[in-house]
Parts: sequence; C-alpha cells; structure tokens
Amino acid sequence: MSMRQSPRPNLFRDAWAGELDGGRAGTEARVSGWVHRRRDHGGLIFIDLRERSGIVQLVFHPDAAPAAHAAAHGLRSEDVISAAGQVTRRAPENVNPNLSTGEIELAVAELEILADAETPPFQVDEDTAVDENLRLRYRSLDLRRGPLQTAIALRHRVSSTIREVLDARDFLEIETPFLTRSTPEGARDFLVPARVAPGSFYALPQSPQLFKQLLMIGGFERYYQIVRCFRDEDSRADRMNEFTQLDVEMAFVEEEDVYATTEAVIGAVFERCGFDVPAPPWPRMTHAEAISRFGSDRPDTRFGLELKDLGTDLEGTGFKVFADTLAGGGAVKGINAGARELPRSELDVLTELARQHGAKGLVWAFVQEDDHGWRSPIAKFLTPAEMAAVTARLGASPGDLLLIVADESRTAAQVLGALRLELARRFELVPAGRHDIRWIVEFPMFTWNREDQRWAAEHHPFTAPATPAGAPATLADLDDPEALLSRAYDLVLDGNEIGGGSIRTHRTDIQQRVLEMIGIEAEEAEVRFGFLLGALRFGAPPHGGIAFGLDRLVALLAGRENIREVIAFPKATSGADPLTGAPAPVEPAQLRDLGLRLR
RNA sequence: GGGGGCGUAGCUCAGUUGGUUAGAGCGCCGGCCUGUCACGCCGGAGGUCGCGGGUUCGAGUCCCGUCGCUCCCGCCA
Repeated sequence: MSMRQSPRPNLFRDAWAGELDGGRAGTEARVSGWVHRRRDHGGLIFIDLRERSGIVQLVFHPDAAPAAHAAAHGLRSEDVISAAGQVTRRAPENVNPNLSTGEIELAVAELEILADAETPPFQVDEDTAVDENLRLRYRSLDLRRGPLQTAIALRHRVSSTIREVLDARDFLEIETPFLTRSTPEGARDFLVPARVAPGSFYALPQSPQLFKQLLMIGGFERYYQIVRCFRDEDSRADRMNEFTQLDVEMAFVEEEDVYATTEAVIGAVFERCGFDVPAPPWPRMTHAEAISRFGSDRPDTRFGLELKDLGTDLEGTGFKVFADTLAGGGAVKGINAGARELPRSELDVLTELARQHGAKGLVWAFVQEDDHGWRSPIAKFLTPAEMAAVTARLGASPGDLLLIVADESRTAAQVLGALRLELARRFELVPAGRHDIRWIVEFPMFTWNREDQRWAAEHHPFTAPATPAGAPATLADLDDPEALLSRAYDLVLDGNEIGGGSIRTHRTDIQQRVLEMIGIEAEEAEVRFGFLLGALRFGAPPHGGIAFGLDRLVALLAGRENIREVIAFPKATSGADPLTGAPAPVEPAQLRDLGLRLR
C-alpha cells in the first residue's frame, strides 16, 4: 500500500518500511512496525518488519552491532519494534524480486523493542484460511493481515471517491437521526427503550428514507449521506443486521437525472478501483424482461441459459401436470442446460433445489442422439411433436439437458432463475473477468401478498406510481393496482442488486391513496408518519433518489465472497459479535431505569 | 422457523468396515547455523476428538439430543 506522504520524523520513524528503495541506499533510516518473520541464522539475523506501507528486511550483524544483534535474537512474531541503521543496497544475488523493498535492506545499528507480543492464536504472517469466528474474536490481529488491509483501504477509496464526485456536483452530506420512530412496512426494527418515556421505544433507522424526503421538502435539493442502517433480520453472506448505505436524494428531477448522477458517481468508483465494467450510460432492462428471460429481478446477464416459455409448444398436451398448470393460468418454462452428463444423483440435487425455491417438482430431459426424442421420466406422456417443439424452442441439440418447471408463472421463472445460477456456478459459465452492469426499470407498483390477502408496495409506499405506458399516474389510474408500474429502478452488477431507488410521490392525495391501497387508512397513516404527510402539504418539490449497499458494492469490487471481508468489525451470521460478546445481558438497575422487566 | 455443510493439537487438516499407543504440515519451546527471505538441520512439548446422553467387550468413527460457526430457504419495502 503506497503512502502519499513521508512520515513526520519523530522518535519512532522517519521512513515508511514499504517505501525504502535503492534511492535511499547509503542513507540512515528509522522504521517502526511489527515483526512479520524472523530468520535467525545464529550469526546473521534477518527480520521482516511490517507496517501498513509494506515490508522491509532488517539485517543484524553480530560484529557490526552486537547489542542490537543480541536483542534481535529474542524477537518473536508480532513484537513491536523500532529499528535504525543504514539503508544498504543488497548484492545482486540477494535481491528479492517479490518484495517492493527487495533491492535494499536496513542494516540495523540500534533496536528498540516497543512491545512484546504473546504468540498469536493464528499466524498473522500467512494467508492460510483461519476459522472466521477466531478471526472475529481476535480482530485486531486479523486486521493486520493483507486481505483486510487491502479491503478496508479499498473501502475508503470508494467512499472518498463518492464524496469527491458528489461534492463537485453540489451535493451536501447531511446527517439524519439514528434514534427515530418505528415506521411501518419492511423489515423488523431494532428497538431502543426510552428511559424518559417508559413503555415507549425509539427505532434505529432501516434507511433515512423519510428524512431525506423531508430534506428535499426543506429545500436542500441535493443530499447524500454515507450512513449506517439497521434491520433486525437474519444475516446472509451479503447482508448483516447493520450495514452501510450511500443514500442520495435530489429535488426537481426525473429518472434520467438520477441515472446520470449515479453513472457519474458509481462509474467513477469503478474507474478509481480499476474495476472493468462497460462505461456509462448503462443499458436498461425492464423488470418484466428480466423475470421472463432470466427468472430474476437482478439478472446475471453474463451467461446464457435463458428461460423460454413453452406454453405454445405444449398447448393441448395430454400430460396432465402441464395441461392443468396451463389451464389454471400458470406457465411451463424451461432452460437448456447444454450438453451436461449429469448422473441421476445430481439431477436429484437440482430437483431438491427447485423444491426449495417453491417448485412442486422439476422435469429433466436429455435430447437423444438417434431420433431427437427425450430420455426423461415424462417422455412417455408427450407426443414426439411436443418434444420436438420444446427442443426447438430451447435451441437444444442431441446430448443437451433440458430443465422444465410448471407452476404459477412467477414461481416457474424464479425456480429456473435459481437453477440457472446454480448451473453457472457448477460449470463456471461466467467468463473470467467479465462484468456487466445494468438498470432494471418499470417495476410493478404493487404485488399481491397472498398470505395477508392485500396489496403490498413492491419498492416502498413512497414510490411514485406510473401508468403501464410509463407516464406519472393520476389518482384515477390508481384504481387498477395490478396494472400499475412504479417509477422505481435498481442498479444490478453481475447479478447483484447494488442500488435501488425511485422518483417519490410528492402529492398528498396520491400518497394517501397509495397508503390506503396497502391497507393503511388515513387515521393510521397520520399516526405513523404524519410528519411526512404534513410536510408534503406545505409544498413538496418533485423529488427522487437512490440508495446503494456500500458493503455489498465494496465486496464485489474486492472480489470477496461475503461482506464481512470488507467490514472492519462485522458480526457473525447469528447476529452475535464474538469480539465484544454483544448482545449481552445488562444490569437489573439498567432495566429498572428503562421500566423494563424480563420474562 | 426450516434444510445442507463443518466442529480432532495454538492454526489448517487427515483419521479405513467401530479395535487397543489419535497423526501430518505450520506454529510454539530448546540446540546448531554469517546471506536468508515460507531459511535450513536436530530434538522436544502440546489432545475433555464442541458439549451431554445412548448402543457396544470396545466410540474420534454408529444413534439421539444440544451448542457454535457457515451456506441456503423463509424473512430482508
């Protein structure tokens, strides 16, 4: 990691270890850091000294500096030392080409041990995998290792680039409260009991959504914030109960303004981080197309295996499962997995995966060499013409494996979308180094929640509705919730949602109607977020914005499998923090203050 | 809430159809070593096989339960 400024010379150092090179040969230098490795030859002792800037080799000569040599003999891994001596050019045969400082070494005249280190619970000087819980428990040691040093520095580069670009575009970074009110919809809130009002609670924000809208109504026009958000839900590789969001909002804008700003900011981030994605403007795909071709609202478009609808090919089929599904308004969809010799056991694994994603079953079929018929459990239920039509629809050749799901259209698509990703993982279908980014647009405004028997906002209830043609919806348009689109958009990178937002509703009447439609009556709305509705009444400008998951974005840029690799102090998947022991019981007196009693 | 994987030395792991004394590499400790850079050589210490119960003459290995970690489904506007 290169440093931009030399250290201010003091008691501990006048040079960065990782920046010493031939140019300093012959001069005196003092460096400080950790003992990375030691190679004690009895006579000569070599110590690799490590700090943030890199590694430099210290050499101790028994004759030239007997005191320092004697002290060096006792050095152990992770001791903290300060060493001074002459920067010496190495003999050609001793140059280490793997080290940025490999041309030189520091011939130590004077060694000071600043701190002894106990033997660490895992080796800091190696990149071998270590149990993650152990790494979290000893995070300060883990942070010294290369991968986290790199990731955390990259994370900083991302946020500083964001600030730079937005600042140049007249955005203001404005803070919003962490102790706020529990809002409806969405994730479970983290609650904070209020001492001043026993029985009442603050909630930690799931996002600053309503506050940034208030800032627009408040006339700030262009706001952003790199802000912590909280959701009391189960963790995954790509999400944690607290996470960081880049939150952006603009007034007097339409979709194109948000796209342009985003492409400038995120495009600059990619460029600064050397991440090779196509240059903006980025392509757009409708939500409907994403679902029908890729079975996902965050499609990974870097490889094929696209979904095809087989309804017309199977019209009037005698196979009961397909016939009943089609008659019931469902769909039969399939993908061509290509020429894959999967044994029965592997097909069973795929079937199980399909079930897990909500399918009742999975049909597999291998296209035969001889007559282009199928080897499949359902081959005997289909006519040769039907099989031929499906084979053609999927562009399949002899040897290809076809996977078919019959279900409610959305479910069939989603199941095949998941299978598609699994096959890509298993057969490494994504070309190395290929990245793809695109906008997903024209989301439905509402989705029917079967469990609760009501409409729910697909994005959130403050999103502006749009007509099927894409025009801003009027009050009358809201009478047909099923057909309504929203003015929402997502940004998808390599099959990952990295950001999403919308143009918001800035009219009180439409906002109230939308809330009604998702089952929040006027009175209740007033109680729960009257503060937003109230503000809308006093002249709200048209506005919209977007929010990005910073952890996820940095993880993708750094090529890490999970966001804990780009967070300095993450929690385990359970939500527990092995470092601090949180969450932990509290003193009875604390509970008394809060007016709480445990059951 | 549900499903999969993992849990053996400080770390990373191996451990056969259940078999008598549980191994390796790295690390650690001691000794030797003046050009190493994952230094080398010699020697040594180090184990509640996650925890509890069961089956068995005998359990790291089989069964039940439980805890922890992890990946996924649900959930996450």
